[in-house]
Amino acid sequence: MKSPQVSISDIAREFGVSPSTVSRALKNHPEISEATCRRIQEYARKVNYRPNVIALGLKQQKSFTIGVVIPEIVHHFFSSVISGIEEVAYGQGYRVIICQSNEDYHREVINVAALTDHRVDGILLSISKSTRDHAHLRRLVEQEIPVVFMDRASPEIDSDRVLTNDFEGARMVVSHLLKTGRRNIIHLAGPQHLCVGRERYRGYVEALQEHGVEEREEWVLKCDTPARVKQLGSKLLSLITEADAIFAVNDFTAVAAMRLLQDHGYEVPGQIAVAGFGDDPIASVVHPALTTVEQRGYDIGKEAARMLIQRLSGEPAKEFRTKVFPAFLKVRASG
Amino acid sequence: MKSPQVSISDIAREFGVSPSTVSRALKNHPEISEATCRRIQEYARKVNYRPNVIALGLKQQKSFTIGVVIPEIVHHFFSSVISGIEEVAYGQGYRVIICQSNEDYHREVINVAALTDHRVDGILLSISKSTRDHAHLRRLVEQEIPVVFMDRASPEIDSDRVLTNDFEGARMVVSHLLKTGRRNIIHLAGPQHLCVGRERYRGYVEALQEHGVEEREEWVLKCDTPARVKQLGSKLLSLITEADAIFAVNDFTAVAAMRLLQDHGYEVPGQIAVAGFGDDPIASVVHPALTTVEQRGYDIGKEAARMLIQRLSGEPAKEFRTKVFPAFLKVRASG
DNA sequence: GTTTTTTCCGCAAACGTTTGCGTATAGAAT
DNA sequence: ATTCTATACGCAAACGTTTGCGGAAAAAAC
Repeated sequence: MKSPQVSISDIAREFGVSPSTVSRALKNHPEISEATCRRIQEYARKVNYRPNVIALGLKQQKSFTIGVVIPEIVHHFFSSVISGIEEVAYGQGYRVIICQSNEDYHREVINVAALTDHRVDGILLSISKSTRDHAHLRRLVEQEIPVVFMDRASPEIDSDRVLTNDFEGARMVVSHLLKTGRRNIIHLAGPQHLCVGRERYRGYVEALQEHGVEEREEWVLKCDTPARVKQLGSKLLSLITEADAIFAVNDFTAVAAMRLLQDHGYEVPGQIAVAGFGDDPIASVVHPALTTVEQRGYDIGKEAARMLIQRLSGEPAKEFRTKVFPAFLKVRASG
Repeated sequence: MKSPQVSISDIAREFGVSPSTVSRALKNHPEISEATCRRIQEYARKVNYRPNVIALGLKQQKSFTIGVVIPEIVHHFFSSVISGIEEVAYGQGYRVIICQSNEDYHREVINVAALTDHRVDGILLSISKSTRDHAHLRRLVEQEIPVVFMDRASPEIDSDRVLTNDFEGARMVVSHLLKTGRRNIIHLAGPQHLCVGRERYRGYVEALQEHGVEEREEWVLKCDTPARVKQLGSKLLSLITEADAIFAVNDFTAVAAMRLLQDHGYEVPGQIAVAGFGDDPIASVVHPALTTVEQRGYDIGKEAARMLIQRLSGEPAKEFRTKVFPAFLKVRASG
């Protein structure tokens, strides 16, 4: 009971006509008689004819595929982004193929190459933490493959980008800490070569200035993972004796820091307030619930896919656009 | 400064030879002179020639693509599965294209059709909660497209499958509750038409029997989402007056139930023990940390991809295999 | 009855690649 | 000088589809 995929030629043979006739009949081409159209379409339905997208791609020099490169699928933010991309892409007849860089530069390069090998029509990308050389991205531009950056954009490549207002988000949450009386705020910062890390740091600084609090360099630590929190454990614990709040560049780090403090007898938010960034599901579930900044991955993914597909739709190359989504302060129990 | 993709014919023109010569030269075919091979390969490297995978696919009737259909990417378990799939697939020269059903039957059908339209070589699939008709899967078998089920398998389709030992996991965790003195255990159960839900329920029953505890029908509730917990709120609260433990079919539901109880003054685990299934990141982060069963999505994804690719490698169709991964009890503070 | 128009369809090329087979050139053997 | 044998390469078909152009047959106009 097998029924392999049937091709246009198969149908043509069945009716003793040429493949071109079948091709046209299926599209109700005016030069094909109504009767023929009907007969062929009926038969095509019956045998469940489905056009071969690969052959179509070869012919039209288009794969109807968009490639996605992200650091890690397992992070809620990125899986939301993908979910958003998927939603609009499939709606427009595009499929999406996904690669992870695992925050590894080399992997990212390989992935981009694999995607271009597969002749994707465009690429949606979030650069990895370890990416400093952007030659592979420049190559994309040369090959005229449209790219839309999501969240983590390359500063040196001119392209479309969809971002969160990281600066404002960070400013808001730090401002909130300051308003509730905190003055000595440690910042667990992300890599400063990524706009995300830089912008959040800038927001932190801005909030301090607005409130007339002097920035203390030794209170900004390069620390953006739970593992790094563990590594820096004693340093953090010694710093904390003078501090009354922590603002971490992401929720995982914030939670890890909170755990560390709690394990050492500190009370959150009693003695130390803690805030994160991203509004990961864990934020609302830890104890105390984490004050953080909501970042809508789903919307970012949707918008990025929309921008890319629009550019693929052959409209005369417009200027590159940057869409910035607002960030939302989520005040919870931790600070 | 553009450099569009170069084809074999482009290279052929450059050297005044035929495309066939170039094709062979690139593969070090013995019938091509060494000198020619060298010159052509050198040039190909210089202009960064990359074979057109689409054309290759057309020719070889193979797309080197595997399709994945899962309920929801944003769930940690499924994103881990994808991560595993991705890991082995890319290593073997396959790319993966991902679809979500969002637990919707109709979406699942559409997705499967989209994947076959794109002539994927095989499909990795977890059926959605609302899927009861399996005709779309039967069609895959008819079209001779290999399928490997992951976690949620179709009982009526004979195919490869990669599962977690849900029965044993559930039995272990319920057994653990019983050993710590709980006797009146409510089960928040998943859909019984899915093997996952059924097996976990069976494990629950088995543990009760082993400990000589009688099963009470009214203590098994069809409830597998936080939303459903909220819906059933009052019913649950009335039941709980007689119970001393809850075993939920997944961690989200367990956490939601725990929250509900805590909000109503119950102490976990003092008065009521709570256990979940899956070991989602939130399990270790809630307060008290959730006792649960670890389920290794990453391994499942890797194994499923391996099984599929092996079947695609043209080895004479062996018997279908079912690989069952063990489940691991994670005892934490909640019970 | 001839010419023109219309209707309906087929041929062939193209997309990029692979591959069986045919063949020109050169050198070697006779 | 003729025949043979390698050597090194080209031709063409195929994968499934689309599309410009050409053309046979039928209908319409004269």
